Amino acid sequence: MSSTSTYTISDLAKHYDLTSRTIRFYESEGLLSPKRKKNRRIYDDRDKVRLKLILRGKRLGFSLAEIRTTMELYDNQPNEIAQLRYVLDTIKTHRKELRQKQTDIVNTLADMDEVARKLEIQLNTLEKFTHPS
Amino acid sequence: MSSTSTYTISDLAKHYDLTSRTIRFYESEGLLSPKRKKNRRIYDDRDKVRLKLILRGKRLGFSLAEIRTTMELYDNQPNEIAQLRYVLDTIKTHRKELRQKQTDIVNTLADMDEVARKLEIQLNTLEKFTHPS
DNA sequence: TTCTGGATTGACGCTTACGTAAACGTAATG
DNA sequence: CATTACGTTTACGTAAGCGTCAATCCAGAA
Repeated sequence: MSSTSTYTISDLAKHYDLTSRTIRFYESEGLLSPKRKKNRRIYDDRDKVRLKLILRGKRLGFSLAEIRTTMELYDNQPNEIAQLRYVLDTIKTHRKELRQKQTDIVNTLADMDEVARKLEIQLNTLEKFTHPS
Repeated sequence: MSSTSTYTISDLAKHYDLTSRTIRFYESEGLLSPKRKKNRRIYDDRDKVRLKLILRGKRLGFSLAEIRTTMELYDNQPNEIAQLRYVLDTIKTHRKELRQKQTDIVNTLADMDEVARKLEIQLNTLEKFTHPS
């Protein structure tokens, strides 16, 4: 059987280095909906995964609103042809965005390599002057 | 000779699909500093490249403050050993962040592929029912 | 020269993504 | 059982990133 762990809000906050406030805020924005046990939030592994996905989305620069609609879209596997087509089309768009980011990253890394190369040359010459053999 | 074009603010705004307000805001945040010709902003190719870099940074989810300090860092090639080391170390950190984003993207794309695969199967079966041969 | 179209500088407004403090309830621990 | 530690809601505050006037200015076309 799959070990179904549960977590308090501060458990998750520590694990992902967030504040409880942040996690509550994500809930208020409709990104999480943990169970309650007498008014206290109880998170399960599914909630934890969702939180992980939220943070991944944030690292990639997406807004909470975008992340929310995307998760909703992927959650509710629809049963109408039109809806299915729509979701598939949205995925296509998202893929394009991500590929754009990929090339952005590659280009940025290339730029950084160039700068670093120049700096290292400069550093080497300066070190030779400072520590003459 | 390198053809040194100049641009008005609305030229750049159109070219990058921004508003003039946005470009002025970037300047007020210290990200741009175009020449003036009797109070009017005149952008050259170097300004244009900077704007391009700003937008690339934004697409990758960096804040204007981060973008600004990074550009400043890479602009002023320092001449002190300590400064050189510091910049090189900062570049190292940035590289890590970018690599994190790369794996984030790869993982997201993989998740999307999985969802898309399921949706396409569902779509095919539905289409068979709707358009029976 | 008189329009008309941009451009400029404030200045206020708005949304997003939380921080922070108050006021209170509940769980855990010695 | 008292204290402390953690959780809850409510609400106001704040920084970032522009949008949107308003008032003014300046340049080129008619």
